[in-house]
This record gives sequence, structure tokens and C-alpha cells, in this order.
Amino acid sequence: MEGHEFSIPSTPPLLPPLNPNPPYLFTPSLPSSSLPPPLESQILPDIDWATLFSGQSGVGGENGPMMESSCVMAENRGEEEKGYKENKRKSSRVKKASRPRFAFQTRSADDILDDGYRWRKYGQKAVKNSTYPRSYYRCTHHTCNVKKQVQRLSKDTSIVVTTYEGIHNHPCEKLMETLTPLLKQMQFLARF
DNA sequence: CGTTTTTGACCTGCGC
DNA sequence: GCGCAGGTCAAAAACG
Repeated sequence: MEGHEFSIPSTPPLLPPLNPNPPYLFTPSLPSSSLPPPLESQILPDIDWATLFSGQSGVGGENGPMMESSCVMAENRGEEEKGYKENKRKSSRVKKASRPRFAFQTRSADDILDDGYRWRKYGQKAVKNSTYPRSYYRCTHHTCNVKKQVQRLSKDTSIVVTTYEGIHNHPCEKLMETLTPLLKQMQFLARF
């Protein structure tokens, strides 16, 4: 999950990395036209990018290829948020309101990029017309039900498509780790 | 021993 | 209604 060069299209407002030495380059750029959109996508105007990307100054990759990546834009898949009815299963997922979704592509040897949040894998599925399986992850924070899907393109095996669904309702742990000592220092200095 | 991953089964939506 | 594809659950295994 480390060693990504990370670039986001200029469509959303961008956040510069807070970490002075990020493990990947954060270079805002337009998405490469050579990269096909991973999904039938449309621009999502009101994504909370500050929240979604607040973890990007995260952690470290000491290894892994530093390569180009590009973000492809969003999909908001409206009404249908699939949910099981409660049958024998204890799951009682109800139909939720539409959640923001967006996907981007990362050129990396690692399937999982470190976005600063903690994820737990809850499923993996072979998808049609794709050599590689799709992996399903959920944010491990108790109150947060953000999900993401990760799939490597069979067309170009160096590209990983990551699709996020939902918005984190909690601060990024790694971001807080980075900021907390700074904040403490600032509070200390502010007393003089 | 707690947490995460693996994996087969199950559920839903959709097209025919 | 049926079959397929995608998404999720949950028990067991693996891991740290």
C-alpha cells in the first residue's frame, strides 16, 4: 500500500499534503485521457474532498515503485443501495440514501494504497471480464460505514482501481497522529 | 487472545 | 420464474 505516486484531477478542490515528506507525490493533474474510467461515471460536484482525502499525508512507503497514477472521477449511484432484508441472517441493512462514490486509478504494484484510514476486508469476488478479483473493504471505525472496493485492471495490470463509497465521519487516525504533536506544540508556544 | 483475512454461502437486482 | 452477476455475511483460519 505504499509507494504510490498520487495525483488527483483538478476537478475537486485539492489539499496539499500536510506531511512534509509524503511517501508519494501529490501532484494535482488532470486525469489522463488514456485511462478509461473504471465505471460509468459522472462528476460528483459535492464530494467532501477535505474529508475524503484528509488522510493522504499519511504514512510511509519505503519501498514500492513510485509511479504515475491518476484519478478518474466519480460515480454517484443514486437510489439503489443494496441491502439485505432481515431473513435468517441477522443483517438488517436498510435502504440508505444515496452515498457519494468516487473511483480513482492508481498505478502501483500494491493493491492497497494507504489513505490513512484503517480498513477491514469483508469480501472478495471474482468479477466478470476481469482476471483479478474485486476486494471489498469497510472502515474499521465503529461509527463509520465507509466502504471501498479495490480491483486491478486486467487490461493494464499495473493499474488498481479504488472505489470509495461514503464519507468518513471521523478524523483520520494517521492524520491526527501527525497533527497532535504539532497542535500541542502550538498550544505550548501560544502561552508566551 | 484479539483482530484481520479468507472463502463459501446467501441475498438482491436485473435482464430475458 | 430463472439464471447470472455483484455485494455481503459469517465461520474458520491465519496472523501478530
